[in-house]
Amino acid sequence: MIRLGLCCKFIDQPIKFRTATANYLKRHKEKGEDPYVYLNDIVNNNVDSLEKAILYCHSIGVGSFRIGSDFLPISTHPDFHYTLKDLPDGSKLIAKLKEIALLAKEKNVRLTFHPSQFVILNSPKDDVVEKAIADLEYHASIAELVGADVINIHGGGGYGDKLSALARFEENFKHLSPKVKKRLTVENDDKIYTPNDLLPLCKQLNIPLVYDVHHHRCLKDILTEEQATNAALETWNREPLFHISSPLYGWDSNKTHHHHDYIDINDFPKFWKSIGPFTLEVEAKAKELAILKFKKELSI
DNA sequence: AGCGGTCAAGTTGAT
DNA sequence: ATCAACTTGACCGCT
Repeated sequence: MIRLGLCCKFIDQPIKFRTATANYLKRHKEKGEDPYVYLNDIVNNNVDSLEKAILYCHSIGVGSFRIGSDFLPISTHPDFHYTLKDLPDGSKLIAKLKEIALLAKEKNVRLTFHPSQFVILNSPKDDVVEKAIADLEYHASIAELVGADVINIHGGGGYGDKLSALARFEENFKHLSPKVKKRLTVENDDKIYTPNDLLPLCKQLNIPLVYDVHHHRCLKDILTEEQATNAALETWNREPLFHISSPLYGWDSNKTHHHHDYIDINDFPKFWKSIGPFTLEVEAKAKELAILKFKKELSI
């Protein structure tokens, strides 16, 4: 049994998540307007959209939804940082998110997060790490409310010495709150950290590996796809989570990491059909259209 | 309505 | 040196 996951947004469905820029908020504020009133509108919209997203995913047999990092836009920006309770509708929004957690549970839609590329826990720069921690804590506060069990990040930079960079990841992990720690996962990327690089970190910290088979094909290591899959499965103390995508220009191109609008069924590792229940996030630009086509071709 | 310029942030590698 | 890529183009402001 494979639970398919939709990432962040929709192509055809009228479900929109809004965002804001710090520059606009600044100009807004200079005109004497309250930026938090503006943000309040956006967050109200996003909370409503999350409910619609869960209901829609459930209606098409998609069992997981990744919430975009701009769910509360600008919330960790130095000039405008805020949390839900700082917004005019704060209490209402918190109550609504708790209802959404129950809805997701009832509809069996798993919720996840994937913080942005700027969240780097292993940087040699203290300020970068501090910002990463703040961002992870922001994600965890929403995750706690809506019942999301995954906050997935990459290993970070290599800095010419991956071993000491990973040691820094381990050290900085200690500074995270329990609510981040119990949700944090790491994913192999297409440039620096392979599954084989990350497995020792996962074992050391007791955190799961999100196995991205596309990235593994872009950046290989000594592990076969079967070995990486099995090793990743062992790191999970809950339903495992994997990623799939297809290369935009094909596997012969020199730019294999670009994502295609759809999933080529041949990119799905056949042996994944016979492993236990897991979540498979589909990273395809055509979103729900791609997932519907993929689901049909997989006959699940 | 359509379009061009802009957007907070880190790191890497292609050009 | 510049810039695209990454989980994601969306948004404002002008015509």
